[in-house]
Amino acid sequence: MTISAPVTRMKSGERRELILEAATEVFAETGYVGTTTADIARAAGVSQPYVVRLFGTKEQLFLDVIQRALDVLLAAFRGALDDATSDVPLGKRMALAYVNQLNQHGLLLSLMHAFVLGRDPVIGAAARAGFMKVYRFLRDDAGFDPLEVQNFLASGMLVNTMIGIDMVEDYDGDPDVRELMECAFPEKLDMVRALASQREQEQR
Amino acid sequence: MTISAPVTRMKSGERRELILEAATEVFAETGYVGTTTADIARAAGVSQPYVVRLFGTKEQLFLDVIQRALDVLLAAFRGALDDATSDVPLGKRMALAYVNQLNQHGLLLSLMHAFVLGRDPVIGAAARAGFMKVYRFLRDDAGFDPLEVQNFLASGMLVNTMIGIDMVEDYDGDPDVRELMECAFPEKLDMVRALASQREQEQR
DNA sequence: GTCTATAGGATGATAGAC
DNA sequence: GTCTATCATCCTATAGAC
Repeated sequence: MTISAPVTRMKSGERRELILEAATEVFAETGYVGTTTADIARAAGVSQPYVVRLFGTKEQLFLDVIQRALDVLLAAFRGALDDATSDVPLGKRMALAYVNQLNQHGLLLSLMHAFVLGRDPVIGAAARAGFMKVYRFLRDDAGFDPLEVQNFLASGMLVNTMIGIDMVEDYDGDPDVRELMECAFPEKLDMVRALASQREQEQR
Repeated sequence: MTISAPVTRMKSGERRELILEAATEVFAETGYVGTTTADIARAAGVSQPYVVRLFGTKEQLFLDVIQRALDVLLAAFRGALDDATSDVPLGKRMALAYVNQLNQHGLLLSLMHAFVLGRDPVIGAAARAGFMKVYRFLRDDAGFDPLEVQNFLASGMLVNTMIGIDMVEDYDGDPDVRELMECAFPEKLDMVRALASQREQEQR
């Protein structure tokens, strides 16, 4: 999925962000190890060595992708938290903020790919730190009690898994799949569907 | 983690099972792409080409590992279901059956590694089919209602994630980590801890 | 049933030009 | 800021012996 042509020069910061977005997508699709720097370069419309040049190593690039994903997610949570004008209860606002991230392509899924690599010394440490950051936010800033935090995280991980498993379409028109989707994604199913069809378009 | 020396000849079936167990462990640790057939061969105490010879391809070996993990898991669920003598309510028996799988090393984590590769045409299809098999079991055989199924699966995915993230020890003695663990794993924390220390021993 | 040797194909990273 | 060329490594799978 090419995001831009290389052609022109760009400020380093802009190009970085562009590559980070492309990398988020590709890492989400094929995982940390399964993604090559060449895949990312192609998606970003730059040369492979330039990707390495900008981020030092593939590992560092992945760490940057994860860090960015966490920043985006926590910013969304903060937004939901501060939106006190709404008459929607806090728990639902937060849940919606989470599912809204599905708009941003591989954001949650790239995190999931980090969460499954806990035994990697570097990535594992970053994954734990990131997960705990979310936990503390829910507990301290959002003021969730322990059970609320647990339920919130559990629902989130189920969403992540169903995204990871790519169960966003009615595979083979299976009614069981549809039932599970509708049960797991109450009002948010439309959003997931929109994402899926959007992805199909992008693949031409 | 060497499970056995190669040395002697063995019936093909035994050696297969031995390698499947070793592969479950190694795939859980480093994921599908991140695991080499040589890693598995070393863990099983056989030569790398022999692993390929027995299973055809690395992909097929992973599929077999996933299939075996699902069989074991569903058998455990069936056991909990049939254990009607117990005065423990069904939901709790099933939950315990799930967490008990943590004894068996990488069983749940290897599944998680499949669940994150939904975009892979072959592995993704197997992962979806496996997930749906569990879903149908909970709904049809265990008789869970939709909300129960959802909660059960969500809790399971949270457990999987915390295992994936390797948050089984008090990293840096962080009290928040301990709190999260105790909140997420009510009575089962001891089991997780036992697993962790067992792994440490195995790593010498 | 199991091994050694090795071919064939990536892939991450570096060097250096523009 | 960005590219082309290229090296060194690693990895799956095959061939073929014991």
